[in-house]
Amino acid sequence: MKLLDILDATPIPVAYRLSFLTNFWREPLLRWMERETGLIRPELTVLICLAYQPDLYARDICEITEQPPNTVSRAVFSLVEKKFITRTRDQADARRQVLNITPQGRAQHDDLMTYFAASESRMLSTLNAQEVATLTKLLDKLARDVSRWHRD
Amino acid sequence: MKLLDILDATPIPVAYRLSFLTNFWREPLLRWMERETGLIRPELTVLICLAYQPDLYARDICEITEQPPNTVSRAVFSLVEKKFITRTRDQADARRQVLNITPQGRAQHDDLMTYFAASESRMLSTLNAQEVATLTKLLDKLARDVSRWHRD
DNA sequence: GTGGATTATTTCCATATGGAACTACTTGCT
DNA sequence: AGCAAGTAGTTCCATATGGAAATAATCCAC
Repeated sequence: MKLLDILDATPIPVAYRLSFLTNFWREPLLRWMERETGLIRPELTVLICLAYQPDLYARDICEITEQPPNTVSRAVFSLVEKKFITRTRDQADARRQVLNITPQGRAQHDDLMTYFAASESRMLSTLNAQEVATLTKLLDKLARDVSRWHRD
Repeated sequence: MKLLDILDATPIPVAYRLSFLTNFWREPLLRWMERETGLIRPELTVLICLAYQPDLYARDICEITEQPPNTVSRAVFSLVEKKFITRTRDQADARRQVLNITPQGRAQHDDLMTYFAASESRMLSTLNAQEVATLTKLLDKLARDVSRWHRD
């Protein structure tokens, strides 16, 4: 039996391929990240959110990423310890804590993204520019429609 | 901040979208499966392999799915207990055990696939038939090229 | 302004999963 | 035949992660 035979037989061709690519592209990369940097997945997620947008609450990150609050809480705690983000009580509402990325956090984030981008390029090099553009567009369409098809 | 803004900013547009779709499509579905059927992920993986191909060894499934042997071992044990697969010592080599799916296992697998397929359809309904075909083809191309870009 | 409902975050606990050591069996070499 | 090396599978252990209860602060109705 060959690895890829199942691709032809599955009743969920698109989803199966998405899953396949996630398993074989993302998972080893995240494993590598965990080994090399000590960052774990929820920490990366939080870092990505804060790299993109300052002054978020943990609550916001839960909504954005669909992660449970305890997972985000732990990640925030750990990232503060590592000095990759800062956490300060919100003046207006003392329940909340305003989160921000630090320069070190930004640097770590950017390093990882550079590495990930190189890895993505390697994966995509089978496709020409036109095909990559098409693929991006189609995936984008699905992603932006998330609120319609997403189920809890 | 809106959920989807980051999609425009990421340095890994394709991989980010793949990850996004996995997080928001596959994860809730697997959560649901775990709650409703008691099957967990490695068990589903094993079930899918054996639904496609009879007479596999645990070892084969490790290679096919890139899962560590202990994970597969546990899943096999649990699936045997649930009577979804059978396990018999190989005559030729007593280290090995031949695995096969049972009718109940097949039924469980098919039920799940039907449900997943409906969920996939819902996700894909934003796209027309032509677009789905294109997307499938492009994802397929990446998947089949896995041995070139895959890193351990 | 007081008490009950709501919201943000954390803590407690159970479990899924990976790494590495271990056991059992087989193969190949002499 | 006997032993070293290799292979299949399991067990032990550490840890990542989710669910739900607990804690802390705020908001709202009266």
